[in-house]
Amino acid sequence: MRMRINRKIVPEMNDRPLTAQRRLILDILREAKCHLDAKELYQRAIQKDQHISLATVYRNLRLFEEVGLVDERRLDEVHCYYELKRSTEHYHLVCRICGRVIEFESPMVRKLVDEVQRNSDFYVSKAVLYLEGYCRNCKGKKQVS
Amino acid sequence: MRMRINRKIVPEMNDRPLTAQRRLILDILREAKCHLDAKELYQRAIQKDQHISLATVYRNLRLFEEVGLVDERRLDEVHCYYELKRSTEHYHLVCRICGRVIEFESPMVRKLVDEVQRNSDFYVSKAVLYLEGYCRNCKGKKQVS
DNA sequence: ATAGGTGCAAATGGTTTGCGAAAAC
DNA sequence: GTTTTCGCAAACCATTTGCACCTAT
Repeated sequence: MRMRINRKIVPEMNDRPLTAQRRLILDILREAKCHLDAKELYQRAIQKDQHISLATVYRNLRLFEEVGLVDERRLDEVHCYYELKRSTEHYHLVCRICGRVIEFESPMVRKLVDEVQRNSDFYVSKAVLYLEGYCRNCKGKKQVS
Repeated sequence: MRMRINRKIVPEMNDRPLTAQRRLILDILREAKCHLDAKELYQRAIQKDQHISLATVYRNLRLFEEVGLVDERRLDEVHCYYELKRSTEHYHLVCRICGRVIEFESPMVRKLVDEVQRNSDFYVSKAVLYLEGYCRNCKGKKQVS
């Protein structure tokens, strides 16, 4: 009952074949403008392939992350969100009230990393950065606690 | 069988009492030079109070975080680490091989946040930042994959 | 008496894994 | 035939929660 589509060995994927499931997951990530968590990705996938399993989604997301095709981000302390890696690094700004996510990039991040590398004798391979706050619309609603 | 110690209402804690368990947890965090995860904190706590429960540890860590006494950091994608909040913000640099953690601070972070606030019309209340890489000793051991 | 904290055990929920079947070569 | 992937269900594990009891006021 599994999907049968010719697989091609893909060098970008550590010489692992591009199976139908993998192609489907990548397609969904490509279509999605935003980051998806594994469950939502699975929900969308199952509409095209009724037999794909959540385990396959997780396994392949992990693979994609390892080979550098996909970025995994933790935007809300609970689950991870996945998105296709792009040419320019970007980071996220999340509103604590409405959940709105804004992407931003800044050369400052590179500068910061360089500075830290110089001062610490570390080679920095990954910078995890996200900002939390209140967006334009929700600034006023900040709970007084 | 519970620990009985006079509780005092502590304004710093949202007018919640400083129970024996809370005092114990704070003491352990104070003694510990480094960040602890909940389980390790619990292991240390149980040596002083054989009946304290892991749930209490979690509940109070959450409370401490809410009132701003403690910082919660996710340093390894799996669990959270807790440490007493200090006067100056600092961030962490974690070695992917040996797990060594180096703390650093940089005015660059504040600059970055200011820049993002200006450009996005967001009020930024929290910056989550950590860097991953290879420390002096492990630089050479980077797996060739 | 009331309100809130605690201990215990069970539940939660995102993610991982063991295993047998299926695919590709 | 061998190797890898997949689907399914079960396991995992950090964290949370329901509930009865206890403590301080």
